[in-house]
Amino acid sequence: MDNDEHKVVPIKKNMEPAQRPLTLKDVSLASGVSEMTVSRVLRNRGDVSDATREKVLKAAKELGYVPNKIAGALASSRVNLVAVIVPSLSNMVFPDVLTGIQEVLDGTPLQAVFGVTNYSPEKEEEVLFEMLSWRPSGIILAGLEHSDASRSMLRSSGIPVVEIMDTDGEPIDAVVGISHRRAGREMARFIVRNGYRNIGFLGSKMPMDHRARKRFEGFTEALAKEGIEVQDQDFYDGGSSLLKGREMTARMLARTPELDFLYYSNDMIAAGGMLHCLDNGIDVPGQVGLAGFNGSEFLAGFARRLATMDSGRREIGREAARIIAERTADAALPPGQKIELSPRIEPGDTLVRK
Amino acid sequence: MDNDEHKVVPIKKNMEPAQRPLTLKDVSLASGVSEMTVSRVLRNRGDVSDATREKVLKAAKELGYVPNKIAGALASSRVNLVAVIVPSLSNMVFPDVLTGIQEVLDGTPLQAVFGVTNYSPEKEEEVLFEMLSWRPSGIILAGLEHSDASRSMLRSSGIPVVEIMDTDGEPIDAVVGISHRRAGREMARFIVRNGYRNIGFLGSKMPMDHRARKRFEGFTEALAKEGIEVQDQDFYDGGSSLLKGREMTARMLARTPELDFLYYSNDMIAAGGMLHCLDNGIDVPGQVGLAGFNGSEFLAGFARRLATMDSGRREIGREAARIIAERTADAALPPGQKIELSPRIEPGDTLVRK
DNA sequence: TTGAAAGCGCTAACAT
DNA sequence: ATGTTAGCGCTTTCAA
Repeated sequence: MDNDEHKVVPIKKNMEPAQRPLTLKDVSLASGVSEMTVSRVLRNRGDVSDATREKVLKAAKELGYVPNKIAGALASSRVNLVAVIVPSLSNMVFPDVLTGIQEVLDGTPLQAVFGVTNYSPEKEEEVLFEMLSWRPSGIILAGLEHSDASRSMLRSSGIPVVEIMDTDGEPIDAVVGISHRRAGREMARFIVRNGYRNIGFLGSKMPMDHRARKRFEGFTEALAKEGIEVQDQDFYDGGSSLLKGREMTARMLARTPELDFLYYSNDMIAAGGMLHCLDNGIDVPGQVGLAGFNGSEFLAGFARRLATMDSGRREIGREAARIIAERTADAALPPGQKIELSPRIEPGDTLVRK
Repeated sequence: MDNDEHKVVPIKKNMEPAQRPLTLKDVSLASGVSEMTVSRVLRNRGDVSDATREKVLKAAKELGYVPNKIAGALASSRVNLVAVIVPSLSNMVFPDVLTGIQEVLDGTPLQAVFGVTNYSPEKEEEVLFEMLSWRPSGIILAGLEHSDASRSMLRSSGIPVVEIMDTDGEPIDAVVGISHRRAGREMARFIVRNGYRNIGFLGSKMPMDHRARKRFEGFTEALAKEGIEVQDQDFYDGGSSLLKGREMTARMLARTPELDFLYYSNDMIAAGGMLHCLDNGIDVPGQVGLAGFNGSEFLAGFARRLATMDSGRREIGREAARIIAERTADAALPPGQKIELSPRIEPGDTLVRK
């Protein structure tokens, strides 16, 4: 849509005359109770008589008082915010992680705040700095690879840090995820065990995506042990899409017709590849076997069930949030937990030959 | 993945001994410059000699000082946060909106903070209260339907409020979106003009989703003008998926075989319906025409291009963010703008018969 | 160009 | 059960 086509209509609004926001004092005055007691009522703290409590709540409600957390946080040096930093939202995988985080935090006083890095370490550094400057109670961020500056900010932040998605590497504090190397290895073995020998790989450009790279490394490593080499490989820029998967698959099969298996770095492009094969009468898995990665829900909708591997995204979010919640509730808990989930192969209909 | 299978490994960490976070005073001491001047340097404010500036920056960097925005915000009563409240992240549509918002805010001092309501007005009220208590510079939230309490909080917040996605209703302040009634009407006319008469509708349960409801209302209204009634309709609970689209379509076509068109409330279930038809040898659009809604990118990956209507999600995010940014930069700007985008029908291959 | 004092709106800690 | 006092770490304002 071009800007030109927007229909822009100014509308007259009698907004309330941008009043000064209400403070505790206003509620105190309105209810005839000291600021301190008002504060107690509003936070359910300490002993307050029912009569006073009701007076205060009534006054607060009638005035429409909204507490100022900025002031509260400064005074109490407690900020019930959890910073969550992910590389992308358009990815299908991170929304699931965020959902898992929300589920757990909803049962606590903590509130998640999201930042997005677009897979850029510099941007990550900026977002991190910005978020740390709000003095959150904890940080959850994707991956184990960060700039030196980011690592040192995290280390000296004094708050629980949970790195998620990936366990292959040295965490700063706690880590929840899967081993992508192992995921790659296991998939390689499974593929070979099912009789495939001419294997192609399609993935996103590696420097951006460490987890895809590690899967690829584990994959080729396990193949090498069987004396097998990847016959062809192709890498794409930017986001994943069905269309890219389709096009890349067409190109690769044309270029290297002897391939009998294609391993993709995610379900979206894998599904595109599957559509290409099915639409072009390529026998799957008879002629070519296929596998993706992530265990995405949308795979359930296709005629053929694509082989994949569940990456436990939601569970990862839940566990990460649980760690933060526990450590926030009890500062005496030790740092440095590692939770490695076990991804499981879902063979679907595109891997095991009848 | 069950909890039982997690491999949990405690790891020893020599975290820095949870030091007191650094303050301006520390930088002041380290650089031999007053706190005030340090503050000036760190905010690029006022006149500071180059020599002092460098001393301060060096000290801040060496110490690893991260400013405390809580204190800064309290002192200046300025908070560079924009609260963004959406119903869902798993939806494909909201990540696009958020991306649009981020794109625009990235060029400003403003920072987006996201909250999710799961389509629940009560949850919206909670999230809104929580966010307003951080005194953000502006609010962007989806839809025009809110609880009375939410409306009154928004009205008295004294900050720019932009309601997005939908323009059919009375906005609190500014609004950016499309008219879903009009979208439904236009699609109805286009369908009828292309010769279809026996039309079915498949959508999400309405009480949750006002925009889907409005499209449906506009749709039936325009059909009625042509003397046509929707022949069959079905509504589902919960999230959208290819699989649901597939199953609902199968059921509806079995139940009402005379249908020659299916209008879906979104692209995901529409694509599922398309897959059902194609996989079962149903001639599209010869026997049944199909259309979805949203202009989703992933439609490009299918063999047949599904008819849809671009909802301008990203553009909506950009415009909303622009309004907040402008009004924040210049408080004198008037409130109450309405920006209505024009959705355009993308007929693809599933609507117009050859 | 730099510094000193006051205070943002709330809560911790200590009265009463 | 309620109130008083003294900050939290910064920025505003005014002075030098």
